[in-house]
Amino acid sequence: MRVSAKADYAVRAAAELAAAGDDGPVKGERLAEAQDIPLQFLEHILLELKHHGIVRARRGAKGGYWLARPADEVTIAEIVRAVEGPIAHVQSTPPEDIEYRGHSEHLQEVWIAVRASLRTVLEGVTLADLVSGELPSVVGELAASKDAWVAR
Amino acid sequence: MRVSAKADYAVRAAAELAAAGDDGPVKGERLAEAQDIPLQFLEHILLELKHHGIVRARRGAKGGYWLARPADEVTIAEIVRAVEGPIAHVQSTPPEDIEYRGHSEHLQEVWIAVRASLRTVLEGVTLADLVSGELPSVVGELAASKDAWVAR
DNA sequence: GCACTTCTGACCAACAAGGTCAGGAAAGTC
DNA sequence: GACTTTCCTGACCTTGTTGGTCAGAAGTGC
Repeated sequence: MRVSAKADYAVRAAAELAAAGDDGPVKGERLAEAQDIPLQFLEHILLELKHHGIVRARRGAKGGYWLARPADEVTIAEIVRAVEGPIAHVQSTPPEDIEYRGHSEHLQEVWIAVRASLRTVLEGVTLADLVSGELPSVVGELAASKDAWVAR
Repeated sequence: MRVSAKADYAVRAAAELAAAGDDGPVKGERLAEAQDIPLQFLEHILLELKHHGIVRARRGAKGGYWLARPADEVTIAEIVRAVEGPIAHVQSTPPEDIEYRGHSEHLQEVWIAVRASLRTVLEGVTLADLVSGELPSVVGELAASKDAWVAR
């Protein structure tokens, strides 16, 4: 139930690419500096994003990375899935495939609801939203509550 | 962003205890059988739940486990936290403590929203809800959508 | 004293997390 | 064609987590 460093890094790098827009490719080194991410680790992450068709790249002088699609068509969910795999799997299998018996029968619905609520947030926010700071109202309201900021 | 076997097992065992109510202590062996959980592994989990004050136990003949509090006062969130630690930490630190720079500034709000949405579901459902199948309306609605049941 | 059941720590194999290192392969420049 | 730049790839490494098992100690009821 935690967010890995890899996923956090991936989204941050992607945000930086979204902000760069069409100003030519951005070097890995610049992304690493801008977001304070270990360069070699970041390169592996960017490669994964490339394999998933989220990012494109060119080598050599004047080379670098850029988004494969417009920033308002790339959601955070996509990026997280690319580096972490499916969201909210239980025991490494999707919740709809698990069979519960006895008195835990309705637990399946709970895990489904967990996944649905995660999707609402992660699929609702695009890189364009993230960079502009104009989050969808559902997400903005969740983050606006004072209560959401206290540890528990 | 996944639910561990341990957390799943813990909730299932707790549900079984909730269903047993005041009918005396339930043996670990019976819980293990009812929910098809490896006994020795389950005993470690139950011990953790005991340390967190969620469950109580007695040894010897006529011994077993029972809930420390009424089933409608124990939330799924508590159980998950007991065995998995804090919910939705990023890079093992709470999202409110991370400092984001550059164009990823608003990512913090996104992770806060992720945590808030998880809390809504997990803190909203008690063991009594789970056993009766009468989930809170927010959770029920999330799980009711056809879309929530398809993989992505 | 004995059967029963929880409690506890040690151990274990496999895998993930979070990286580092070394070199290969394109792309552009001179 | 040589050289530089930058991405691409695989190998490796340390530490911790996951999902368990094993053996025995210790409390409880009869």
